[in-house]
Amino acid sequence: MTIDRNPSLTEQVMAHLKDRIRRGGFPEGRIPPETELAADLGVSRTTVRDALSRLEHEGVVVRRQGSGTYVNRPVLQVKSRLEEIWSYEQMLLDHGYTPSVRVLTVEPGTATDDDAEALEIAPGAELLVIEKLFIEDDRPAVLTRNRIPACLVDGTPSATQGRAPIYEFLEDRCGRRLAYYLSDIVPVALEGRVAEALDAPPGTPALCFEETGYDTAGSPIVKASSWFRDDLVRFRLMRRKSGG
Amino acid sequence: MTIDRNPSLTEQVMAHLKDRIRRGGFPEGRIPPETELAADLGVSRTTVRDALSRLEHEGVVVRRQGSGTYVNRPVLQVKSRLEEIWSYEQMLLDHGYTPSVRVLTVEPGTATDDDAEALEIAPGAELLVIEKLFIEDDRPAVLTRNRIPACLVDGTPSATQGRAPIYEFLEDRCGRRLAYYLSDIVPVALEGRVAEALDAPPGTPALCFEETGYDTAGSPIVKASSWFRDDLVRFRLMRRKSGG
DNA sequence: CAGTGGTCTAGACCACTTT
DNA sequence: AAGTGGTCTAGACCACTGA
Repeated sequence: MTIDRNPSLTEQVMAHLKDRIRRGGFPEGRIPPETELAADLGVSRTTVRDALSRLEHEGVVVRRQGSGTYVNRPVLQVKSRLEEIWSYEQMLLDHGYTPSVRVLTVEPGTATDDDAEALEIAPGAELLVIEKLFIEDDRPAVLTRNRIPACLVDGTPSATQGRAPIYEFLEDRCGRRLAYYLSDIVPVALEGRVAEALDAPPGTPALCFEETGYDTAGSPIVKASSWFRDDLVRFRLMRRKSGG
Repeated sequence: MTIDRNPSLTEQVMAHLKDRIRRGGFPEGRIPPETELAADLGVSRTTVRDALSRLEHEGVVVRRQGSGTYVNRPVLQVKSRLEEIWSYEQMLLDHGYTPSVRVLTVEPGTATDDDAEALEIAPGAELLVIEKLFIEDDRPAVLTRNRIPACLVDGTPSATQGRAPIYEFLEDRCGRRLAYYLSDIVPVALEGRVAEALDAPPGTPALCFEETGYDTAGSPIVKASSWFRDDLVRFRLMRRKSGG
């Protein structure tokens, strides 16, 4: 038998367990002891524990010392994990939608003081502004507005190139890998062109993400604002005492 | 030298590193190699790695394979991590406030259909309803409304007992340990008695958490709604591609 | 190619839950 | 008392980065 190490053993164990959980392969919701899993799968207990830790962190299972490891039924309600949203297209797919993307604008702009501070550039510096609308079945669900320092962008992109997910754009056209976002969650009342684009009456309560994206070196490379139609996109989150 | 194992070695290493980061003990933001840390601290590399993994998950450090481990400066802006909020009093303390708590009501109520579904009880069943207001310097910041199935509650609590954090109340008066919440993040316009209690003009955009709390066995034990004054409490979050 | 983090092993002992 | 997850060790080898 060949041992394939990519994906890693830990990831293979995770996938195996997730699959078995999905198929209802653990009656009573009880997962076998770690030592048993290790023996069955032919890996060390450490590897099994690593996989279970990560599944616990995702909320898929719960571990109780001295008792056992159990499937966490309530968490199956969570469609997409807020901390792991990476592409709004993917998020809508997770919600069971079949979204389409419309690029509204790909055009130059100038940095406001806020932009400049977040992106660590000079106020008034040139930006590339990309606005996109994510549409589910004729109903606009998400509007995003990305601002990228012009000095990072290689050439002048076309609308077609703006269609790609922003992390892909940053990688292909700017040579930077997006590592993470810091996001403020802001409640707003939709107004003006945002309300119009989202086809919602002015004054509709909505969530807005105000966020800055950083590359692997910890430098800011993109500032984004996103507005969500609450009736189409609902964020759900697991909160817990501390990290395991 | 005595080796104290509580808190665990891993937690001690985490605390040590966090402290050193806070004091600016890593010029250039570069953290020493894992093997070096292990030797210096007299623990195994596994323990160091465990600590670093957890710090990375909290966003405190970034690891780059083949390169090194680095302090993650931007994340120092995050005051309280959304996924780990456990007590609103503590959250306000993290924001730099000195909050006080006012218990508005501790009284019986009956379950709506929504309550009943979330709490897995019969519609119309008896509840204990606790409303609390968290106040920062005369300005109300958070209003919470907790609903607990009456059958779980031991006796009829006084307002004084309602003052404790809800997880403490559940542990002391119901004998259940709160393990985690599933929370919906809902944008609203403040109206009626909620607006009044929060001393905000009707129509003010605000965030509302609609959440269900579960015990260690995965059974729902409390349903909570919380409203926040956006000008006093701002939620910030780190979003990232996947769990490490 | 030297140095770093990433993965994995086998085994020891501890703390807690359950019977 | 038996069984479970929790912590920790020492050591091996791999994958990637950067000079």
